[in-house]
Amino acid sequence: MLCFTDVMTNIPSPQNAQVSRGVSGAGEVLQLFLDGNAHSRTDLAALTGMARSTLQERLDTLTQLGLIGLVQEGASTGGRPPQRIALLPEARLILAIDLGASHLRVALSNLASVPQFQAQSPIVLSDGPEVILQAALKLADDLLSKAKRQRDDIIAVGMGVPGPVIFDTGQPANPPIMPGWDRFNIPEWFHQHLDALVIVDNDVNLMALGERNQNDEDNDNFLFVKIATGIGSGIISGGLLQRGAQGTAGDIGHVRIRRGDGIFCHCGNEGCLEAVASGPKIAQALRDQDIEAHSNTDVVDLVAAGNIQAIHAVRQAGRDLGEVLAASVSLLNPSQIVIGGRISAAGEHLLAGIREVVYQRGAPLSTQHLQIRTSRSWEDGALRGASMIALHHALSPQAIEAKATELLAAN
Amino acid sequence: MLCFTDVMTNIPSPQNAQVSRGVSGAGEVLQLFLDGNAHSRTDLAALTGMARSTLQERLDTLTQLGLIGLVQEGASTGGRPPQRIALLPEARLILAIDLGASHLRVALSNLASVPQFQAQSPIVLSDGPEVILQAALKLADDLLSKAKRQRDDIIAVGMGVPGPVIFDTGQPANPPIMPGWDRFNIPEWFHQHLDALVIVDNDVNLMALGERNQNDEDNDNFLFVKIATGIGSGIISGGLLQRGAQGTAGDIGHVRIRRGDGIFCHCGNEGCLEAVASGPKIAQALRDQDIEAHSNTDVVDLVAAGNIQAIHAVRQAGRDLGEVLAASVSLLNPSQIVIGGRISAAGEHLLAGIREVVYQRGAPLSTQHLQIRTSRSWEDGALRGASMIALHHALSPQAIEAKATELLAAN
DNA sequence: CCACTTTTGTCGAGAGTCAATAGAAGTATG
DNA sequence: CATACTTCTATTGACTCTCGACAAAAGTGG
Repeated sequence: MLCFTDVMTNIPSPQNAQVSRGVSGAGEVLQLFLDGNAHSRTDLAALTGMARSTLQERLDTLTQLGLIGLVQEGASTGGRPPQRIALLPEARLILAIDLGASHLRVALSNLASVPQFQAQSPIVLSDGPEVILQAALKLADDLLSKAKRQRDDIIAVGMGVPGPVIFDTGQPANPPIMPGWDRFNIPEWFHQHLDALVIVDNDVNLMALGERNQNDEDNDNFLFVKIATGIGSGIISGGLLQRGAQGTAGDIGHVRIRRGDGIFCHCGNEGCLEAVASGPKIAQALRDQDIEAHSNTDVVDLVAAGNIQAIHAVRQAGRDLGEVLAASVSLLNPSQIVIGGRISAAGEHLLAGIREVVYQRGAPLSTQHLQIRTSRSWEDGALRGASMIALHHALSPQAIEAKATELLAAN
Repeated sequence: MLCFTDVMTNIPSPQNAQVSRGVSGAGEVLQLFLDGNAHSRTDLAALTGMARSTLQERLDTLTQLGLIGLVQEGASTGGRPPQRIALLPEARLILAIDLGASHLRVALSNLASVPQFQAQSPIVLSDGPEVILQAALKLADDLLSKAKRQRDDIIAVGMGVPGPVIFDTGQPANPPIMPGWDRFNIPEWFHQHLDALVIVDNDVNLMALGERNQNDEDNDNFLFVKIATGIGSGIISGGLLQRGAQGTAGDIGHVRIRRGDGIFCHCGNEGCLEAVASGPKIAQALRDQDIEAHSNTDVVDLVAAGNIQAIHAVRQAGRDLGEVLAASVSLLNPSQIVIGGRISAAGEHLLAGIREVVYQRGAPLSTQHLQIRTSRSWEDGALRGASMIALHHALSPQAIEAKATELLAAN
């Protein structure tokens, strides 16, 4: 029933991580450990349906790869206590990179997708890929020496960029705000310096993936919205991240809204959501009322300070966003909408505006179980997502199977 | 969950054959025949990467199940001529049912998903499931005797209903226009009369699936829109039909549009697309101009006759629809939008209105390769889709594997 | 009619998996 | 503290499945 190939390009939610009974290699056994839990061999045999002897074969392979190992013994349940086996989270590293309009964030994550070491630096996107990727690699090297690890320990690289990406090749596709990056082959560049799998995706998509796996609820259908300097969204539908035909799915910033009549957007169209409700536009609206607000942070601070006009403006932005989200709910019928990005720090006021419109416009069927909330991860959302997707690909059954074959050939 | 193409690519190619260690059973071999083409054994061995002897084992199983057989011998290419093996399209039957607001259509399809015998009758939906399903079964029996086949020949039932469905269980979920059908277990009902797999889905979803497989172009991301008495859509994204959390995805009829201000919809909200651009509303708009138009057919006929006001009204409906579709394009980035339903017979005029708005509002990236066209299948679209989805499930690797095991147990 | 090509049927070797059995390491009990 | 019992781990031979080789069959072309 599930499309196996699609699992490649997405991170399944924990409850979907099942092993197909009967035929399963070392790669599929590994999947059982990805939740971070330790298991006894008997446990695993029951889970996979394999004979313990067969299972042992797989475990040997994974142990030789250094990915799993014994952890503390479990408590006896009346007989010999089980040896507990688990993923060794520090066995390898994931290099996560979040490229923003004006910043570069780099992190080293362990195999639990938790960023362990983190660094960032301001950049100028138009310096082009060569300069910026070099800077990213430099930061990575710094982190590596801080972590006392080496480049060889990096098993995969996950990178988020602020624009559409051809996911299969890892090339940015006509990114509006990334001059010089169009079709630049990012994975190829990394392969010259690292022997690792490289995954590139749109940053909002990565934030969506990162957010998704943070809660255990039904998250096969949800929408992540980033509201900051721009407005974008990542769509997870049917359990899979949706990228669309050209990788531009989720581009809600340029949907027309009612309050946008007569307001022109930098994209050349009239009445775009982004031309009305983005962080800079909220700030501008406040300046028009002689309130000092120049950045997204200013807006958030004003709201936090209880400034009435700022609260009003944010709530109105919420309504505007809600207009688009109401349509999205009709179209996609998600079970959750999560709001992230700098402006989402304005929390309840933004949500109030969104909810006001979405619950008014939405069909009862679609909205009765709909949750709308703010994101649980902040700046590091994209980094977490990047770690997760890179990890997922690097530890996919196919990838592990390939490594196992390699190992076998070497012996 | 449906993925015709992905199932195909799931057959290990020669170079992957070593990695996936021959886990392909009879079920996966069958998938190679679903395109309707005949293959020689050597062909198949090359395609699957299996040894011919192994392949033969699988073919024996499928032959015993009666699903495949020898067809005419192929031409010699310099040596012994190959025996060509193909799916036997008449081996089993698919029962396809399309339940509409006021009609019931039933068809018997062969394994190529082509409806062979077809019948229909008017119904009253509110008579409830028992009466109507009985009527459907009666029609099916009539067709069976006409086809000189029996109930046992039916391998699967595919049924489309005009409302949301919990796909996994086949139960309608709070369908607005189907009183008495809520949570009725349709598959269970059929199981009392037929030993067949039963698949139930929303009718527009089925039309989308039916349309999808009619053209060979990239159709992993496309949107099917039905415009008739109501307006709805079926979403195929990432190669899969999207149903959403409650099965109500694609419900574009109740998205608010600009021209809808002050117009109230039967759903209780203001300004819904359906309250402005549906068939009955177009007819009403024409009547307001003292033009005799009472049905969808009247509207289509007037347009065909070149009536200026009707053309204008249809084009305007296209613009209204385009407004919603422009947002959908931003959100989903499809490569195709297909318009079906009764009103789509008004063809180019409707399309012109849609294109006008979509291409104006859409981002260049998303619209440069976007095709917008009318459907190629008409009344039988849902029947074709129902056949296809039922067939796909009935002949899925898993289902075939199960049947093969059964067969083995019997021997 | 014979050499050559291509496809089809058969069978033993080898790889991989399983279930059984023996052994190890604990707990409960008198 | 010895014994019975429980639970987990290690090993091994039997069994199943798949592969590749080989031989036969059924054509073509000179």
